[in-house]
Amino acid sequence: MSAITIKMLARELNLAISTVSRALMDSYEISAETKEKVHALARQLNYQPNHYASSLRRQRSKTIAVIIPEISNNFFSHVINGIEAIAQEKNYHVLIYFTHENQQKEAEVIQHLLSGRVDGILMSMAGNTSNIQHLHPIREQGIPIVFFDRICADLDAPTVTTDDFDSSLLATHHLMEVGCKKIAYLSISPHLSIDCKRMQGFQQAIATKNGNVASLLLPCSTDPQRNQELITNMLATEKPDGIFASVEKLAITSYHACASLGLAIPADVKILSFSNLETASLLNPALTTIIQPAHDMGKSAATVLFNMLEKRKTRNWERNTVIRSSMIIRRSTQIAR
Amino acid sequence: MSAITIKMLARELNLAISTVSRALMDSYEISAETKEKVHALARQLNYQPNHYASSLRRQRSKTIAVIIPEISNNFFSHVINGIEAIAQEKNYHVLIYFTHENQQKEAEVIQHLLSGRVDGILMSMAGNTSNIQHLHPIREQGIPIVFFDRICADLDAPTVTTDDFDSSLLATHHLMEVGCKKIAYLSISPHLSIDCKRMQGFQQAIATKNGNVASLLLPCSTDPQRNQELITNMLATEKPDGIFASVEKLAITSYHACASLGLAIPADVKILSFSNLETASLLNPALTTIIQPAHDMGKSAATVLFNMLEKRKTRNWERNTVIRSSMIIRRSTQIAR
DNA sequence: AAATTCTACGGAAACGTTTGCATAAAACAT
DNA sequence: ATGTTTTATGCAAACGTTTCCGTAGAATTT
Repeated sequence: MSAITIKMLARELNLAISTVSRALMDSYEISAETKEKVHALARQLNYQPNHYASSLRRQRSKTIAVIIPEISNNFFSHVINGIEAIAQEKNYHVLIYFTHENQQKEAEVIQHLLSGRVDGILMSMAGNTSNIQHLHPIREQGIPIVFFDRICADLDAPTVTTDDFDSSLLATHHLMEVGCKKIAYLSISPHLSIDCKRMQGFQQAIATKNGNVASLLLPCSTDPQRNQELITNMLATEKPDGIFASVEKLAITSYHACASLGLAIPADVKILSFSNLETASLLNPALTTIIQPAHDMGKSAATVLFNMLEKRKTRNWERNTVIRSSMIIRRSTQIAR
Repeated sequence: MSAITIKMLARELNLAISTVSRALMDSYEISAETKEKVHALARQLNYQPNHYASSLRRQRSKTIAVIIPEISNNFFSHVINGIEAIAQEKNYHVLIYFTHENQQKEAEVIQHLLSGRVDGILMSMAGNTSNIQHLHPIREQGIPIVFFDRICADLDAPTVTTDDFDSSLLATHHLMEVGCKKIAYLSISPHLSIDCKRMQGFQQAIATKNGNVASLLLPCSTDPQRNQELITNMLATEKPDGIFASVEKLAITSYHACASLGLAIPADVKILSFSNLETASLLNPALTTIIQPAHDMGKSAATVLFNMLEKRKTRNWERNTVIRSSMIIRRSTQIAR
């Protein structure tokens, strides 16, 4: 029936509540035989400590929050997996919140977490978050927070990212090597750290060809429908011969756009993308991808957070962790024969 | 700084704690002007109620748990999305747990949740869960639970599923219509409700051809590496001309296996699968899929749970909700010309 | 033998809420 | 003027833990 408590164990065993509590947490001041009796009864009655009482008393909850834009995104689901692996190991629990790329929602979630609900926060910023007023209370209350992937540069907090700039540089060079003369960069949101870094890498690569390779910048939205129109239109009017998709879903939309226009990949347009698609190699044509170490980023971010929680001074290498992505070249950027 | 409490508000305003508490929850017995003063100060100091104290006092936490096998699976990430949509609406919080298809882990999670940590549970069973001893305490303690997709038939609880049997029947008939004479069913786990239902639909369809169509049953594992070997071997020795993959990842593995053997899809082998892959239509060849209404299943399961929490008697139609899947025929099951 | 230290336990306060009950002051009825 | 209801507030107990402090009795030291 109703859950059983320490008080009930105490009454049953003719012991004080405090004694039972201490026995359960294996305190040194309780005799071996008392401990044994308490544990035996606890097991028998299937006693489970009340997490809320416990969290209230000690001022920590053994719970962390993960705040992400969305989950229907391979990158984030792999990150969560990594986070959960570490959390499980540490016996922590994970509350999950989606902002749906919405600053308002992001602010609400954070507002709620200010109450001491969680011991720490792992976060990746929403796409349309343009100012960070809502983040300041976090630092004021001293709640440990680690940003991953979409970081907040203006807030002093540890970050875990991938080498967006270098990977983009490399990828853009690759596009140029296979003959692209006019490359479009599909941007997801100018407010996002990752988008900026990737675009910078892209532009720097373009710049090395001083004028011999043209570049194009297409700002996309969060609405797939609208993106499809934007990309189709861009392909039809500007006729780029290369597309650099900053995120996975823009690559997919580009594939659809090409199909609708009858453009052949890679003959007419070459495409590559940051992506964690498991089916990249099975696409028609197989998609050249920059694979982010999503799982490792999750594990790493969680590890940094737990170090903060355990008050180990964050070592320098933990302030800004960078884990490298790797590019896998496939048919979507092959030189057409 | 440290979080601010009702007690501090009370002292500041020279009111009793109880008055402040009641003012904050808009109790009718507090005068309008007092309420106004309290709210003003609360806003000014950015007061956030302590969730743990509140949960301890009233005996509910406004939190639900979602227990799923894994997240790197399109189906489950869409379900989570649906669940979160409803939870957000109801101002509930979501704790997420992964069992990694492991009964042991599943038992541990449930064991912990018995403490009143959550008001309700949404669950999809782990692949290797063969007995359900660990589920009984849930019912004994009367914690509301709703199963979705991978249900537990032996436990009296509401379920939300898709029409696995009918969809499989339909899909298998489709395979036979396009000329398959020897069809392999790739099973993920015989302990799983969905696998059983799907296999039954498959077998029933085969049976209608009394002997004219051969069937094959390949039990797969949770290890992709091993599955690749199993499927490759099966393709090489048994030479089926059709594959019915019970879950998405087995279809992907089948594609790889065909590639490694140089088998053409759909000319040599036709393939279809239950799947929520967004890239199904972009695969080479495009994959015929039975698309589960994942998002709706999540929303529906959450809705049923909240109805239970709000003590509305579960109406009959809510005991076992079935939401239909839809098959989309693509090139992987086309008649080869 | 007296004084001190250990050992093992009990009592009670605290964590921050919510809520049943009590009660002054005000309003109304007799 | 006295009695009754209403209104707005305060007091204190609870929720189930953890932990500070106190203390019998046993063990040890002086």
